[in-house]
Amino acid sequence: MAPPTFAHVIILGIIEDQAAIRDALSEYLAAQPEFTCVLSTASHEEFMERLPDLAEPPTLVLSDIGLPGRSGIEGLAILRHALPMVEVLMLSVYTDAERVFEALRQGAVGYLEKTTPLPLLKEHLLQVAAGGSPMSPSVARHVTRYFRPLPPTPAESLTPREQDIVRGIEDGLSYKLIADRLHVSLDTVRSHIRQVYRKLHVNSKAEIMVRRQRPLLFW
Amino acid sequence: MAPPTFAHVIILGIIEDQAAIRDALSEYLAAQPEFTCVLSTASHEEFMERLPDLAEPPTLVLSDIGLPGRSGIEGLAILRHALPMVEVLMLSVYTDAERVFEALRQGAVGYLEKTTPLPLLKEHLLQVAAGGSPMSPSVARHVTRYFRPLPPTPAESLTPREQDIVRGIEDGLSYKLIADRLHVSLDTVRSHIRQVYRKLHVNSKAEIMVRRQRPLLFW
DNA sequence: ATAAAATTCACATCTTTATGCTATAGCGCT
DNA sequence: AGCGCTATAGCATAAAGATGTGAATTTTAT
Repeated sequence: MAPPTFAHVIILGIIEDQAAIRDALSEYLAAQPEFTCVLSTASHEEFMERLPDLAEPPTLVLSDIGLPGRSGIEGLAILRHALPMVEVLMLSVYTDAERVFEALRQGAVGYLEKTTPLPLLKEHLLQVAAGGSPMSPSVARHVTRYFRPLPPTPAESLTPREQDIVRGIEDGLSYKLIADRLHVSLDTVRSHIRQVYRKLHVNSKAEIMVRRQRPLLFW
Repeated sequence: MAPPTFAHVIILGIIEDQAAIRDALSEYLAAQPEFTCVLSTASHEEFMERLPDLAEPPTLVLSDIGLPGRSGIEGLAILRHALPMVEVLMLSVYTDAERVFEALRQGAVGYLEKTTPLPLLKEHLLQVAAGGSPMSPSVARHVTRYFRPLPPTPAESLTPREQDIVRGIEDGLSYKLIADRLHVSLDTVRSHIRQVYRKLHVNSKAEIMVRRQRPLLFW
């Protein structure tokens, strides 16, 4: 009996400057029945140039980050603009927070270390096609750290009513709208806000709002 | 020769209500030389009760989410309060965005599907000990979606200078400080902000700031 | 090259915020 | 009963923000 056929063969693109790695990737993956590799280049520029020549554009691109010329992250935005449906899996020796978040914010679907062995890489590519987002554990650690609870509040804790007020500010409401929402007078809102400012050592709504932003660790 | 010894044996705790799964986990893992399992309970309440009796507290807890009584996520905050250094790896049949983000925000170090085979689970636990954050691809997908670029701007796109202004607002700066940062006059900042407000259909700094919040998808 | 857009700045006006001071009513605690 | 804290509210003032109009200069695109 013939090997199982796949309703959707994954059409691969590869961007990787080191020829040895690039060839190893494309040869190994192209040999798998689940994949076709339609474009494999050493630079992002070349990839984008040759893209229009293809009969079928890739559905999944495996991209290095440390590329000569345009980096994989800069290229990511361009590539996703040209092919909005494409999924891009980053492959990099670098797993620092800055690059990881930049890649994710540009829409990378996953982020793997370059040391990932080929058979595992194949598994990960299949997982992408199945709606997953493979991430090396060291990469994912940046992400979990990002979501980790912020230290409660360095200042004295706020009373329930003061927290209502802060919520209003964080929702971008004016004093007037906060007053309406809480069914109190404008001056009462002023009173509470004054108290909140004292406790949190701030002196503008803007500072309240930035205060709750999750820091991107490398900033 | 004796099998390799481990400078740091990982001291495990397990919280899982289904006895069959709990036993399979603790038996399999306790049989590995890298692990010691010091506490294995069917509920979070029981886990916290028995915690003080231990000679050595766990350094890594494997916790189910769908527990009777206190859920794994509610318990996560309590557990991390009692043992601030502990790392908690969630194990759940549920991989919906709500639970994933809630767990991460409570400080979970990773999040795996319950279907993870035991040998792979062991690998993931070792990766946690090595500073990694294992996440099942379907879990990580929520995360990548969270970081994915927001649809550029439903309004007309902003000029570079206008983007500088918006960045200033998002950083919580006053008009004066934005002017200083960009080395322009206060009135110039006013001009740009007026223009930005027109383009984005807002009319306060606060609306600019809420605008950039990344939605948690399930809200 | 010429029009359109972007960047800069000024002056005016009105609204919203920030901040100080004061005060009353209700609650829980000693 | 008295103390401290919370929640409410008012009045006043100065600073910051929002908004209109106008205009000169530079950059970008047709």
